[in-house]
Amino acid sequence: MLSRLGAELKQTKPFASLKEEAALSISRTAAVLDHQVSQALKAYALTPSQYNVLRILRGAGAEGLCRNEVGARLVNQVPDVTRLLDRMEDTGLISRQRGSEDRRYVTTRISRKGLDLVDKLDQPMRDLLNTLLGHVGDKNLRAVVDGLAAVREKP
Amino acid sequence: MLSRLGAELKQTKPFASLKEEAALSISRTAAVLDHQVSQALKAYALTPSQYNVLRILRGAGAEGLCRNEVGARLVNQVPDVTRLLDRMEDTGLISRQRGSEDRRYVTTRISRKGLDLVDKLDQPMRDLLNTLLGHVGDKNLRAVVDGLAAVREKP
DNA sequence: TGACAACAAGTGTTAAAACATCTATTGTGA
DNA sequence: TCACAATAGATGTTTTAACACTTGTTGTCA
Repeated sequence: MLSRLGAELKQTKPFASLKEEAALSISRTAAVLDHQVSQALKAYALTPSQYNVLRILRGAGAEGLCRNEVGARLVNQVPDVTRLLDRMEDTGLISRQRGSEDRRYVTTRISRKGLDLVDKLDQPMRDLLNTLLGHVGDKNLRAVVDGLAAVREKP
Repeated sequence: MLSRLGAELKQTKPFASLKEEAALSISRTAAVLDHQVSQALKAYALTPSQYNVLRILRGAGAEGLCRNEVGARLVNQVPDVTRLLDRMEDTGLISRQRGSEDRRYVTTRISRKGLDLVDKLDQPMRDLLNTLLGHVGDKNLRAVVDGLAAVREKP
């Protein structure tokens, strides 16, 4: 019998191993979810990474965070935080300020406009999550969360 | 107490919901795994999608598949299969042939070179999966696979 | 039978990802 | 104290992703 994912991909042969099936399941599921989120954010001219930055900076408050700290907290690492922040500064969602005591640092803060936007998005994103995951029981979700934490655990 | 993912992201507040934690866990785990796979394939000048195409076409055998069929079987959908195949044809991994009875279809087949390459990659990719997932028990992997299938299940 | 919908594939364009390299600033130890 | 490593960030370049649009071919039905 073919697995569910195997059927989705019209596979004729079963997976070579459970590890392979797990890796592909994870990748595919993430792509499906990320795409839905990305589509939803498009109406607000935001990418998922930009939305992530807004939430990080909202959490950081008035002190803001330096570039590397923002990058470290991103759910999905991006190899070019500078220009990600450049674009957000261009659209007025954040502001940046070169440090005065240590001039290497640049503090990034969320702007009024950015704060309003991310606040406004809370409810729609909650609704989207309910649409995407509402049919999955908590027990299942917990199993996924714990299982994936084990996957990311360094061996 | 903060969740494991929350700690990874240096979060100061717990997740707003289990759904949110699940969505971010899925996205992050996939990104981590995909990055490792991508790095491993770089030594062979392949992207993950290209590797996926090679496996799909190996499975299809001598009959090959048309462009849309290849696209439908990709683990991660790409919105430009034509140019993905263009590049692979340029590097000699596949060949394409316009259909003779229905001239709309273009049959894509794996080449000798592509077949040799994908065969050669079987063992290294198995090894990589063991490195990435070897520390996770089968029970956990099964829970992840089943839980993610439930997530992808349309409500 | 011929107008048109449906389908398969290809093309043009813009923005973003990925990677390497570079500049500026600060910390450190001989 | 001064050469140099380490750190923070920025920049240059190439390759893809993403989306909309176009072309060519076949099916269908008035």
